[in-house]
Amino acid sequence: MEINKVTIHDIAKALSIDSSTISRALNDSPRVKKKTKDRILHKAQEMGYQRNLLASNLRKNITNTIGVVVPRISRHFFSSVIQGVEETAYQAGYNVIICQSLEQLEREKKIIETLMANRVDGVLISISMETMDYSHMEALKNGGVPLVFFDRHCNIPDTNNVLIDDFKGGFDATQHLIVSGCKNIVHFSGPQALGIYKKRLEGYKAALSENNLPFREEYVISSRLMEQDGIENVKKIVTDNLDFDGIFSANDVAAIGAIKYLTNNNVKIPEDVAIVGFSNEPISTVINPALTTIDQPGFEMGKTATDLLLKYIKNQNGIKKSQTIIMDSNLIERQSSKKVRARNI
Amino acid sequence: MEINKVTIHDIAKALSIDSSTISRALNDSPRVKKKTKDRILHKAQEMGYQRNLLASNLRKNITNTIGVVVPRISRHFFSSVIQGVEETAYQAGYNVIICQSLEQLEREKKIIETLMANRVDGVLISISMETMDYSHMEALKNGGVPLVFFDRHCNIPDTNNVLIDDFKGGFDATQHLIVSGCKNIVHFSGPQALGIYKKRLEGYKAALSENNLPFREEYVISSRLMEQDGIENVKKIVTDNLDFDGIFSANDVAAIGAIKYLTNNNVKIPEDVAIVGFSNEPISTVINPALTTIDQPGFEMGKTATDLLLKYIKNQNGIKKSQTIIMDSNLIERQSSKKVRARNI
DNA sequence: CTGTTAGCGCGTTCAA
DNA sequence: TTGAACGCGCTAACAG
Repeated sequence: MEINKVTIHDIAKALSIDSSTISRALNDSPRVKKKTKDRILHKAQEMGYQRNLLASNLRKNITNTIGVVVPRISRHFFSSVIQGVEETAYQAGYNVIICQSLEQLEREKKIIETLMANRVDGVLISISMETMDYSHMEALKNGGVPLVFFDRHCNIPDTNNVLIDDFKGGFDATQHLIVSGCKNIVHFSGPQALGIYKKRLEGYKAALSENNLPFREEYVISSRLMEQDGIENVKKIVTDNLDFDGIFSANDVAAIGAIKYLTNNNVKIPEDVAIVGFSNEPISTVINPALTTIDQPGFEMGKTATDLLLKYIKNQNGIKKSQTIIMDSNLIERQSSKKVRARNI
Repeated sequence: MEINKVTIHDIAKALSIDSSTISRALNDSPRVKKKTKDRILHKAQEMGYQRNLLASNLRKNITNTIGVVVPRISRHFFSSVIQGVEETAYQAGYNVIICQSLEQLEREKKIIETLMANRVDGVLISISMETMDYSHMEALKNGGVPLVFFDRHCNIPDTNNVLIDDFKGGFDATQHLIVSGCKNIVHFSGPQALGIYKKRLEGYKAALSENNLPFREEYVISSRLMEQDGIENVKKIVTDNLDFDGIFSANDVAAIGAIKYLTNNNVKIPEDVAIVGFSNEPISTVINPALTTIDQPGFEMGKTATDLLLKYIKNQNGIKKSQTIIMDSNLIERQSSKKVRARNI
């Protein structure tokens, strides 16, 4: 019931050995005789000693901890990234602090501040949709904290990024819809301040152009890509009587909203409207097995980003000042997507 | 580019004021003249001072941080709990460390160890499916760390818990199926070492009994309730030619697996097989709007559990040694569940 | 209101 | 191989 207050000094006193030796023993230093070490470790165990990492980290000026900041942990893509981060970090002896910005800039700033105050050794981040001012990122850089962006990155010079090829993804998605017979493809886009959404839109445009299809402003709808946005978006184009037979959604959540709305209104997918979304969310295939996705390899991105970050933290030689890694993201056709839309055959 | 090394002493030197005054000013103590405080804050900003929480916490022997341990952050129930925890904690000036055990006892133990080493002020936890030895929980208690279990709790004396009425939930779920016309109800259960699954099973039995329906061992299938388990479970009873018209799943994930399998095999839900699952997962209603759920109020549980924990941390008077709070969890019928199964009318 | 002094618990010099 | 002493950065106690 009593608060644990056993320190190395308590062990030292109990054993009539100096605390510095206790410290060395607990850190498995080779400079302590095996016999003494055993005695100390045994006694520590017996007294219920718990190392105080605060003190240890303060002294060493290193925390062996990295922070990872995502918009929402509940989004499958992000939680799979976190999985990859944890696996790689733990293996390397690092702890991970998970933080979610909830897409709010204010929270993101606060998080960065807290991480810095807690002296994390490095930070992995995918920025919020509200993030357009990068002062907190600059603060991190100025603080000398190694930093790696993944997926949603910042437009600032000399940064490390782990990304997918968003232009190609947008192109592939659109191309797939076109090949499936779609001629009027709506694009659900995100905030243009985020490079990933800009690139996906560019890919969309390029695919249209390559297939001699017109680009029409009214076929691009920007939103924050929440499920409700997907619902509203599709509701709007339906009530506007916009002629459409395909949707390329910049994420899966909005695509799910669209599927939900369309299904409730007896629109068949993919027969009436084909849909492609960026995602690595297995659940979306349950909702509608016809949902083709541009697969974002979250787990691998997490591992890759962490590897990169750890290199910078350990200041390993031979690494560049800054670098960007582009990962593969393949278009995955699901089960029923073979049933190409009838009216276009 | 240089690592931030500005300390209160640097500010003190720059201003020819003692560092203790700097400290007081930065903590907004009323015992510093407004004028001086402004000068200090300004200078701190200018020099890019970043408080070192490690040192501060070490000195104060308080971290203003609570740890929350869940099996998986990607499970909607748990991430909604975390939402509630964060909201309440932040409001009270506390930080939150999120940890996931991934249902592994070893990881859970390691996490508790790390949290203790980092001197968190308290811990909220929902234990893993593997957790049957409670030594790490005892260690926490012995360390004097306030502890609150939510949902998946431990069978040890004098603990604080925030739970739902699992017996009632199991009863209601089964009763609902019976009222809908089901006579042969399968129950997907979890590890019986966890009280919640035991209680849900008891509720199931009680409802059967009250309706003069037989309890049959072969209608209860225990698993770890992953999506794949749901698939395997239902596959097994189908190939076994077990006669069933209803499923009560102890969680939503397994229910989703079952829905997936059944739908792929042209079994109509709820017309052929009605399903009820414990859940607060909105996505499940998208997958099949007919899925009735026993709603687990994750967000509220998170808030309640945090409130309770903070009371213990602050050692507020008038609180009991230990207590258990039972929260309401209502059965929620979805859209199409009104279409009661035809063949039973 | 501000300065002085003394640690929080640990790890790392430098001696012995 | 071990001990003595110092300091990481900060805050609390006591003066003044």
